[in-house]
Amino acid sequence: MSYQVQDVTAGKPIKLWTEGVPVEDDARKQLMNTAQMPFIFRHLAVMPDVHLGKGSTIGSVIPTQGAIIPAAVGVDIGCGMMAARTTLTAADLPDNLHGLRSAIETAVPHGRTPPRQSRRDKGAWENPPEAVDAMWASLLPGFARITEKYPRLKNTNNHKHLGTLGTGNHFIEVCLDEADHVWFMLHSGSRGVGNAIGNLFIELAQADMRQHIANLPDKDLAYFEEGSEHFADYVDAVGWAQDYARRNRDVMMVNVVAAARQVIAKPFTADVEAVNCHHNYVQRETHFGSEVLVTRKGAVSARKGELGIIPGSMGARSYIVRGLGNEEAFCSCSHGAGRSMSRNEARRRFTVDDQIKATAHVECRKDSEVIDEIPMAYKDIDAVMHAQRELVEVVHTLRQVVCVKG
DNA sequence: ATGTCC
Repeated sequence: MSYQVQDVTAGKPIKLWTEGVPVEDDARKQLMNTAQMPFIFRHLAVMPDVHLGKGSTIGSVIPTQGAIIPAAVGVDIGCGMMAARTTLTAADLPDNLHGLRSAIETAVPHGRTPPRQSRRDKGAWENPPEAVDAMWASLLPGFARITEKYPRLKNTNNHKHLGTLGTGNHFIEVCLDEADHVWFMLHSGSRGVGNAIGNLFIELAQADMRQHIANLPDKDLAYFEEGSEHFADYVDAVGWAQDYARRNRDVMMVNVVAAARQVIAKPFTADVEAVNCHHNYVQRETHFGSEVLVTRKGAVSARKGELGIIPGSMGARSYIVRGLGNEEAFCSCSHGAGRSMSRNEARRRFTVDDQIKATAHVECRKDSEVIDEIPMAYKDIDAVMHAQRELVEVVHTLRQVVCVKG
């Protein structure tokens, strides 16, 4: 067995797949808070990229019965990864990759695309292409159902954010696998509208519980009880936002491939071994013979044979993995390497020169605004992969050659 | 992460 069990007074046990990886005391304390919630099913499962989050810990799997915690999913509902293997190899790429990066940056609006009309439109389409209109039309019936009851959600970037990257940690990469096959990989979520849905229901949960909220270990553990009106509405809205996030990644991948075709002479296809997985979401699943709501906050589903994506930091390796269906981990794995220091600490400790050296082999931004993404601010990905060897096996090892940061 | 009556 490659996991440790920590017993919690007046709570469910915590099972940690963190062998050889440091777990901060603040993250441990937060896990113990969550483990005390009476509706946790069996135990919490902790992934090796665990670190402190808002309300509950990033890199954890929170199975519940009869209740749901909206702040555990958080505001970037449906955030996740998509990767597609192409029929290209490294030799088909141009010698200078700057043109490929520019083509991708033009094809996909991102955080640094200038605001269109107001700052609120940052990173949005000015005029969404037809494929985005068609995708939005397929999402609209669900959105109309939600906004009929929660009209304030209409006033969000929804249609104009579909197929756009966002900012911060969201990125698009061109990678090479162990056989020099070219892959496209991207990381994004449900953008403005998912954020608004997350925030709305986090507020509603706290308002619904205002009489008892002082009894919770943390106000961000406020929950909806199954059978209540807001529980049903949240399950509906969070599921819709997760669909939006998945389709957001689908649209971007199509546009990344189209951009690449503009600068790569050789014809190619890109749907070989496509993977599209959430790592910030909740859904109903069956575990140990019972129906359970499984919240994965910075964790990926890893049922037996299921493909997933574990990205390393900028300049480190990333992995396409196959689930081993480890039931004790509720069939899950980590969603990345995990930070080893805060963004602020990384900015204090490293310089632009350090970032240039650490990303010498990658065509990417190397300015002061991305120092917090420097590889040294992340845990050792080899240790993280070793700690979860009973959760997933590696199918492909990818190294980045181009990285577009939002 | 997003949006900006913080």
